[in-house]
Amino acid sequence: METILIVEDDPAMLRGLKDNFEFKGYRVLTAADGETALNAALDKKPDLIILDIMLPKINGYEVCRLIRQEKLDMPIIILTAKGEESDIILGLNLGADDYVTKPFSIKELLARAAAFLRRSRQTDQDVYEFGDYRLDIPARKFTREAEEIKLSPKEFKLLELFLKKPGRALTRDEILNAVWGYDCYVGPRTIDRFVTTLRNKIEPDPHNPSYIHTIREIGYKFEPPE
Amino acid sequence: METILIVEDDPAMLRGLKDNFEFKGYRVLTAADGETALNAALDKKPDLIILDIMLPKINGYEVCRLIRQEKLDMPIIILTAKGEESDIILGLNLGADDYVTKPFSIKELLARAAAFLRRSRQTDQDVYEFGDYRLDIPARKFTREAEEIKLSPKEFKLLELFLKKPGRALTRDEILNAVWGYDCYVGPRTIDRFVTTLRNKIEPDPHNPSYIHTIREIGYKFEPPE
DNA sequence: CAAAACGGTAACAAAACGGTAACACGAAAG
DNA sequence: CTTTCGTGTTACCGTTTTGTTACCGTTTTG
Repeated sequence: METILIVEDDPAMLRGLKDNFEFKGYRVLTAADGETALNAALDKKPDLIILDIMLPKINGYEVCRLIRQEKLDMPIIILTAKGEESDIILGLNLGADDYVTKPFSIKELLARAAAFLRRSRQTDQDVYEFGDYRLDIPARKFTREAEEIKLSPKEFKLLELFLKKPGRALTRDEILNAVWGYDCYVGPRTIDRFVTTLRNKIEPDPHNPSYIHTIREIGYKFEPPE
Repeated sequence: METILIVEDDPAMLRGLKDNFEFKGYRVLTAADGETALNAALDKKPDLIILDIMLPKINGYEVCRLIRQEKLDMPIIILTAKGEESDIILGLNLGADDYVTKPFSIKELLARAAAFLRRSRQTDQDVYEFGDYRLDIPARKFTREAEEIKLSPKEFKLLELFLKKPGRALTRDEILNAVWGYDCYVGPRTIDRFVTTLRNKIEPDPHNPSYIHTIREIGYKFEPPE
């Protein structure tokens, strides 16, 4: 679960933010002053920080700067009173990623936070490896110990999806959307067929799959070795 | 010193970006609308353009298209608020090189910009060799063991592209943009024809290509020997 | 335990895709 | 002015890929 640190000294506002983010399913840490905030950031390494500028002890800019000085690079969204353009500029210069001006819509803040978290979640690699296998996306090449294994376009996309979401049970719908696209209507058994051919190409024993597991009623799951 | 043109209509964001890039040691030009941006690009020929899509007067796509129409080929990174894949594809088709969706992290934007500048800084080689072949770019001459092989202009550009991106699967769009230009609309089979003639000139067995490989549904890939 | 639901898979037909020869057109060269 | 060359399009062909179906075994459910 993703952790968010909210730094805000107005108790009512803090409470409101906390409830909203928790309702969305995030784990929320809070801090009411700069010092606490800094310690929490260094200690708990949250995935995102929402940072008010006006703070007791250490102000928001300083917190921002110090966090970056510690080489932490989680996104920071600063909350700044309306219209203070210079605040925004200063904030961005000290390493903030985005700003929201007060008064703000909670919906907007939630949306921006979600966008940052989505982005940092998907760090697409160029090359994926598991066991002896290696999928090179830019070269569009799948190999097992230097020996190329030919994959059709759909097979390639399917394997790519599995490798990008290892250990996660993917529903048939998710697979369909990712590999066949959103407006494509293929029969319900098409996925199975492609999983079978993929298994035949990568599983040591296709009848007892060790990589691509069937999750009954749901879909499939790719489980890398180790 | 490298010059960057930043096109963004939100003054606070523009200022923040400008400061960050200046801090990194770039010379920064700015524009707040499409018309100004276009003039600045044509006039000052920056090394990189960071281009917001939502702009007054002329929108970002149009700016992008017009810049390419003028045969300027500096990298363009578009900033798009909508994470819609179709928008991104539209942008890339109009000649953009990369996109960053808002909200974005400044760090990431700086990193991408640096990557593009690094790439364009390294002056391309003058001569490329593979197997017995040798492509001399300044002399516009292609030889096999001292014996010249005549290439038409388009064939030359195509081979040049392949040699510059060895081992990478190039999409038809990438090839089209690089060889035919951004605003050129030739039929979808034209590339294939030129690949065929190229193969006939360089492949020992054109029916079983060892250099220029077909990647179904994607495009082609040049694979140098060893 | 029987029936139903579900997934594995072989076989097949249709569609998609790329290779390429032939052709048309215009520009450049002779 | 004629010829040659470069370019882009089209049509035909073979291959690969894809989606569906049917049949089967296994698991779940009532």
